[in-house]
Amino acid sequence: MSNQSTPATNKNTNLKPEDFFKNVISHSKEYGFIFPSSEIYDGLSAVYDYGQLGAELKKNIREYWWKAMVQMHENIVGIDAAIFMHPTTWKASGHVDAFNDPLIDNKDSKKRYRADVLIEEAVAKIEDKINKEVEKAAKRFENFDAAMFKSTNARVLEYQKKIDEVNERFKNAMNANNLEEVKQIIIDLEIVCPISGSRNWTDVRQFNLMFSTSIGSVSDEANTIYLRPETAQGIFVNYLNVQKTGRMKIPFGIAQTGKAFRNEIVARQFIFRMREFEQMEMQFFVKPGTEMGWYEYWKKARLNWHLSLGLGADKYRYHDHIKLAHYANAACDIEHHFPFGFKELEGIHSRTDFDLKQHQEYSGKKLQYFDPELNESYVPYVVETSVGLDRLFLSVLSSALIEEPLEGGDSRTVLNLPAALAPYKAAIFPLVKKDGLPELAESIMKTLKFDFMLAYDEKDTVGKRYRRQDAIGTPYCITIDHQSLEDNTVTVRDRVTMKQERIAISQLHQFLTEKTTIQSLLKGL
RNA sequence: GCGGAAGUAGCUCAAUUGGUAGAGCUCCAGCCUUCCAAGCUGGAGGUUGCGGGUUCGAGACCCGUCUUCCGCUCCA
Repeated sequence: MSNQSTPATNKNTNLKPEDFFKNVISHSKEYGFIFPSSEIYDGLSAVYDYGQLGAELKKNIREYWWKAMVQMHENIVGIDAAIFMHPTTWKASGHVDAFNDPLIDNKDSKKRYRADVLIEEAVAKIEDKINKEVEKAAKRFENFDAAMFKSTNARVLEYQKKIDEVNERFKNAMNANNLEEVKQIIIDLEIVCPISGSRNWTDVRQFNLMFSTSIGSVSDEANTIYLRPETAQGIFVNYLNVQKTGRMKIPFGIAQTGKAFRNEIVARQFIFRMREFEQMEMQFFVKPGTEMGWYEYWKKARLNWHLSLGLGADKYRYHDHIKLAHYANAACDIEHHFPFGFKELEGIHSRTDFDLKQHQEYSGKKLQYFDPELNESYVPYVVETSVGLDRLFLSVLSSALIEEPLEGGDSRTVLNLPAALAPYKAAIFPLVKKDGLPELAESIMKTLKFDFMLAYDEKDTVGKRYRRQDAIGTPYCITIDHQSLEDNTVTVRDRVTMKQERIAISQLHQFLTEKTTIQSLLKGL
């Protein structure tokens, strides 16, 4: 791939990371990749809009992912589920519980804790006391009966009573959504901050990570609906529809791209963590027991996909999860070296049959697959690949942005995007704005525009025009000069090498097809 | 949510102790035209994030608020 052929030295690497990151952000805005949302009203925290070039780049990334997943795999199909889903979906998935955390801050140490965790820890300490009593007693008596001791010893009973009381109070408080009571429990238990040692607490606040709204036509008690916090559930609830109507046989996958919404407490770092974001994920349904093999397969396949972009192998690494979520039996992230360090880009999770089993239970519908080879039915296991499109966008943009020193002490700003992802595939320049050159340039554009996004520029010197295209990542600049009028050739200037070659006008279409289409990337996989 | 820093033209930044908001680049129109940003002429674009206050007078000082970056925190 031509965009990896020249290891351009990069002045940006000498910058402090946060300064380079600021360059990325201002470059994004200056050239129309990303704007703060509703900027004329001072913006909206952690919400961004994609501008005219950003929309193209994002669309190209999505298309490359979609083709690599769906078009290149006969056993993977794509769907597009709605953002709104039945409220029970989120009870089954666990999001209603898991995304509702009561939080409390210690005013002295400035540390934030989950109130429920603080209380659980306090309860655990009381349980420790019981255990110590039991140990002490066990040493004193022969033929010691622990159960008997626990049910009779006055001190133990008192501890146990306190535990039960606290648990009961906490349960009632949470069910009643009574956050003042939760705080009171923390005060009554005399819980101190492990850092500051103080009991100077703020009020308990509830952070619900799901956005909610209401819908009119369902029953009264269930009229709150959520904006989906992940896209995966749309696949799980549809998996049998797809399997049956598409006559899919295990193993098979369902892919989807779409918006998801999370009301993050702190959403920051530009488009890395937004409240509204786009996921691209594929759920792969497999026979139970074969999931680890597929997990390894997709781990490799997905890293390979990232590497095919040619942004640098050293910018990616795996991060295996030690602590697994309750639904997973294996999980890892593919991390990317962002300007602010290695951060998660994509997750590959072996989700077992947790989700489908949950939906079976909550819906009362069987979600089993009949395996004709085994002649039996089972709930498939699921291996998930899930990548954040906005993060991918940021990884591509920040890796591609280079300040390249040139001979003579000059430098140029160049966006070394993979050609297949670049907003414009080529720019067409008449060398001068007369002598019939603009007319020829326009006729060339008319033949190429059906298949390629093209830019046209006749303003300023051609060198200046090259630099403008460098800054937005256009891989090729096609210049029409006086010789073109005589022999129907043009010069094609390469963004990376800055070298020119003469090409017949009739060859341009084939040249751009080979160099700039998604196909050129897919062939490298 | 806490702490720190910042917010002036599309971008990067000026503006002396409080005294008429400027420059470079960009952009637009035109001239010139020579294949790597550098020539000439003209032009557009700002209630100094927003709202109050102090003052004869605020970009600057005070209060509030919004947004952004950094560090905590959080992160299926």
